[in-house]
Amino acid sequence: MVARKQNSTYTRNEKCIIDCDLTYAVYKIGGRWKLLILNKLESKKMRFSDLKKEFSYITERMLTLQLRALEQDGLVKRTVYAEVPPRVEYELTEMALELGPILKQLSDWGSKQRNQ
Amino acid sequence: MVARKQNSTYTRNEKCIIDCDLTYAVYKIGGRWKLLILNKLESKKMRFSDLKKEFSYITERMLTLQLRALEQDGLVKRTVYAEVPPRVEYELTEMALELGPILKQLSDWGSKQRNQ
DNA sequence: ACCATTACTTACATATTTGTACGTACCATA
DNA sequence: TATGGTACGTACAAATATGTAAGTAATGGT
Repeated sequence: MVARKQNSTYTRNEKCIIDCDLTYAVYKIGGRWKLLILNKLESKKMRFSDLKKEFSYITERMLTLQLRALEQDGLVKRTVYAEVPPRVEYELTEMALELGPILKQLSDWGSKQRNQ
Repeated sequence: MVARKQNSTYTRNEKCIIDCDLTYAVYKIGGRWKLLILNKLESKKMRFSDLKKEFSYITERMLTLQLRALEQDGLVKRTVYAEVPPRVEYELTEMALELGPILKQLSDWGSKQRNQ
């Protein structure tokens, strides 16, 4: 979310992660708030302010950063309306929608794991 | 992996994440090397030194930390043999095995996403 | 007595992520 | 002229995650 040190071991190791389809996938949804956002957007498109209200504990900055990252990764589509005050809508892309059923299974697994 | 500050916003926000079954699940597999380790252990149980050889870019410390976390979360079973030099074997638990098919789908999704 | 092996541990340094506080542009309305 | 709403941006601080380097215990073999 901020400039990366191109030559740290940390960053170089990232390449090992991006190499594998699985870790690549999880990497894309790995931000702290991304899954909650994706989940929420699954049922309907929402404005920035709607998301802000929904997730009162997420700061505006973080919301912006996570949405930007999701947009970059092609999981969220951002539409700006040239109005004042501004209106910006976020919705899932096809790719993100395909993720839905998988996440549902993960969620079920989580629920099951929790009750042990 | 190290002592947490119980009252940071960061730690308090974690509770919001653990509340949701989905984010809870992803949280369990969210360490940097966990998925690679789980993936590898799916086919066979392995010794610490085997894993070390397999993932030469993961430091011993990180390997230990990730394995410990996986063990804590009931995804990996650790067996110590009272020998010298020591022998320790790691294998997946039932719970982790159930995760396998889901991860396979995630991996496929990742592969598809990558080729866009 | 010395060295090698295995599976760690510990102290410390660095990198990255997340959070805090504040500022901005736009225009409509009071 | 002042204020309000929306969707950000920016500088900075704090917290956490990861990486580096070195050390440990036990014992068998030389």
